[in-house]
Amino acid sequence: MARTQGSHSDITGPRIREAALRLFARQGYAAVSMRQIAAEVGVQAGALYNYIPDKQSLLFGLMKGHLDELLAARAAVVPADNAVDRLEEFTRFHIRFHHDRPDAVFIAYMELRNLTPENFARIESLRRQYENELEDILRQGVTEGVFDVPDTKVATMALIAMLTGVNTWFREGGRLSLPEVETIYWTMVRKSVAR
Amino acid sequence: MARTQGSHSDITGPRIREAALRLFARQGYAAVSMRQIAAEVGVQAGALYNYIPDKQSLLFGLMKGHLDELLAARAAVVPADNAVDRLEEFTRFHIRFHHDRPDAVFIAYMELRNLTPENFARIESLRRQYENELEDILRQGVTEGVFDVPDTKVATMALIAMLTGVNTWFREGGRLSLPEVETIYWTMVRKSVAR
DNA sequence: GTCTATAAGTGGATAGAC
DNA sequence: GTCTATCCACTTATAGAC
Repeated sequence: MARTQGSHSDITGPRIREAALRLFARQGYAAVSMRQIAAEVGVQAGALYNYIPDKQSLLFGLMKGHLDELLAARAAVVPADNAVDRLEEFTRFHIRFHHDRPDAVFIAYMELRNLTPENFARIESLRRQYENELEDILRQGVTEGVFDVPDTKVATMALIAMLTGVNTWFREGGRLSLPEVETIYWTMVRKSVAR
Repeated sequence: MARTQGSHSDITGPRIREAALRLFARQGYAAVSMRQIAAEVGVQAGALYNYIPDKQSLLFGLMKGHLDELLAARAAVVPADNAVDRLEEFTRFHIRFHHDRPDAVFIAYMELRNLTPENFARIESLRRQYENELEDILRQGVTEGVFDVPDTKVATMALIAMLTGVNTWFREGGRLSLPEVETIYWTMVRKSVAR
């Protein structure tokens, strides 16, 4: 990956972010050095500081980018008119979206404690926006009389944790395909909130 | 916490483990220095090496101790004779046990990547033993005809993730008591596997 | 069993040359 | 925009005094 001198402003920035994402996910933020990120990109450590003010901003940028992308993807969805269909769409979306970016998901959950308090608050606010859509779906279902949920806030946390857990065990090429896994989880989600 | 010289072999060992558990959970293994642990205990960094060979062994010992305790607690339970009661007992046990030791649970999930491959394999084997009991309960329920589960392996991972998630949001003194939370989760678990 | 001192190396971040 | 060189604080772990 070693390069000789030269200017590459338009490609080095994204490459720094990609390298940091991969390394932070595999080794953890605290265990990764700026020199290691630079080596992956093919520059010297000093060059990183043309793109980021410090290591903390690099971490925050990765987490914020991930959550912005998540919320943008939700904003692009046209909601079904009934709660059951909305919940199925949300379930399958969550599994697929998180499956497609395991490194970003891992970092967004594991490195929260390495954020400054201000950055932590901003990330948590974005995450809460996402969770609120699921709670909204559950409340709609209760109002429609198609769901029976003891507590919509608790059910939201329970379902999000269940769905995100797919990333901890699912591997491509195993016994089940991702659409099969989606269907199994949807069955369990549907029944858990059924009347 | 500063102390003057003296011998304290019988108390320093446990105090090192307690301090490391707390600090690793709050800041992460890689971000905590041996000096920091020593300062919490009230000794100099060099004294730690009378109790542990190195930092890695300290981490592994904490995780192994946690999982040994978990499996010992399960071994002490007399199983009910029907799958529904067994599953309710497992659900409430999991929530309570994990609630009682949030730092150990956090470390056991978050610091797996900081284990050497050999240590990682030993920890994963212990965790699988615990998960196997839940899958066994689900299979028993299917055999008895009281559960309808699309895939017992996937359902096991889904339910464990859901139950462990309680630790990420539940705080004592909030809107709900822990027994109330247990009951809400048991309702969702029961329905998700119901026939 | 704990201390002090130290070895040998790595950390994030900056300065100035090109 | 990237390089080399550097600052200095900090890292894990060990040696030997007490």
